[in-house]
Amino acid sequence: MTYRSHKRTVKRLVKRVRRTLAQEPAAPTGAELFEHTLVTRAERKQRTRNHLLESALRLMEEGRSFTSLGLREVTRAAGVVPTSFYRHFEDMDQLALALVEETGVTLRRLLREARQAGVPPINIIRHSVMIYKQFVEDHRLHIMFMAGERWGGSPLIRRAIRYEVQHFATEMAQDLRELNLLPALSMATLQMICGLVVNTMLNAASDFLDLSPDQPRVEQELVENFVLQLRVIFLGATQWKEPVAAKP
Amino acid sequence: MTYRSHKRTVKRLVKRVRRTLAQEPAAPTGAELFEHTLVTRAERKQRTRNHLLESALRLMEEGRSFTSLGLREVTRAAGVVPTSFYRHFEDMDQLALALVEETGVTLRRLLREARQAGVPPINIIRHSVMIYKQFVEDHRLHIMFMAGERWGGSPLIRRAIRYEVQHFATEMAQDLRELNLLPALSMATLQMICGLVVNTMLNAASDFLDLSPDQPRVEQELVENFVLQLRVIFLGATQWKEPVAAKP
DNA sequence: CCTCTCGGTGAACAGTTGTTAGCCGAAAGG
DNA sequence: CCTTTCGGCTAACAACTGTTCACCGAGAGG
Repeated sequence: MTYRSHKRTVKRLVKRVRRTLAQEPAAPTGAELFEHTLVTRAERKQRTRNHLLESALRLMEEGRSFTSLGLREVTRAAGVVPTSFYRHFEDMDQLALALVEETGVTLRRLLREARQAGVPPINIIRHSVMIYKQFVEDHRLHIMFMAGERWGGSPLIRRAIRYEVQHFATEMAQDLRELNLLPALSMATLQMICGLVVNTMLNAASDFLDLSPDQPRVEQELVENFVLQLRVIFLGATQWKEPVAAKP
Repeated sequence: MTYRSHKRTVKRLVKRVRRTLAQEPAAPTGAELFEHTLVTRAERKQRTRNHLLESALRLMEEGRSFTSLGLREVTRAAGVVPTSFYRHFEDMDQLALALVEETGVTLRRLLREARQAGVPPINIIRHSVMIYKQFVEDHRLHIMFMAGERWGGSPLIRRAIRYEVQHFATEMAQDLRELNLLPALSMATLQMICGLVVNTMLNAASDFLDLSPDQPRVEQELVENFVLQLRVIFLGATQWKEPVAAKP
């Protein structure tokens, strides 16, 4: 509308004149401090969106749960005004869903890398555990979020996480099938076993992450325990006999 | 002090007179509605303390996490004024600790009952699973709290829960030892395996409790999966060979 | 019987929360 | 060049939070 446009232009000019007269150099607001390098609008938007996600994760670093975070708290940590939040997410739940998806991508990457590396020559389980441990440490915030909200968050978040975890287990089962380890097992059984393995992995991850940052003694014990548990599971798996179907 | 006493007595009388004149029968306040039967002060105190604990649990019933509960919210649900909270707990964290302990007692009861019942004649695992499932349903609020705050709550709460869970696993290991199932295994190995079993139990419990209240199909699948997973673990356990010590 | 104890209460506090409505100005685009 | 878009902003809102202080009155206890 021409009227509104006119009005706005006028107001704008008024403000500019005021500033010029008063010599204020238009104090920089939060977001302007970063992002001098980025130019296109889309890039900037993506940037602050990431800031929000990242800030939420970082706030959980000291052992707080996502559910206990407030919208304002997150925007504050992201260096953005509360109302800007709504430009990116409808809700804190929606932000959580975005985080779940990010984590899902991360998890898939773990599997993909494992696939490419192939079966390690000796001591498969211990080797895998070390890789996994490294992975958990590299993505501690995401894993922490996943493990923490798995049973804690809102039903919506729980559902999303459950889906992601199941997906992960399925993919793992397929890998095992293709690598032809455990050839005697049906796909359903593989799936069941991978579910068990994934749960054990997540529990171990939570244990790792709860550790105070340098306690190599306890850490060593946790790793050892984790290795042994996986050994028990896979030992059981190799000995497994598929039950015969009741009737044709 | 005589002075204060006097002052208070006067005020009290004033109020009583006012009430009498105005014919108000001193509207009953929250707590008075129950507890007509209890007499001693200690009993009443214990009673509202329980109300607080119970209310906290009940608020979590619809999938909310304990961490997201407010002090006022709990007192409101308990039919008590917010300030009364401090007569019983210093903190929401302290209330949580009380809940953890309650749950611990409950868990120990589960083991004790299992012990008294002895080893079921046939199909040990499936039998135990059914008992466990019943138990989880009977104490769903406590179990929900435990499983939910296990990784979600404040560090303090997490610690307490971890301790309780470990204790449970240890006791379970001792039972297995005494029943002389798995006689080939060392105590340390038994402990490790029980840790795995307990984790699996808690995961299964969370799955049960997340189920919408009547979905017998999925529920059946969950139970089946749970049974199979335990079978894998115990199959692995029976086949386990203790590693020979490196050096004397 | 009088006094003290103590679990309950009401009123008030400063602070924080999620959300709305509207303004601003650089980038996008004709 | 002028207009539109839109991601940031300010200001304000009612609602709610945890915590304090003093008060009350039934029960405990001499």
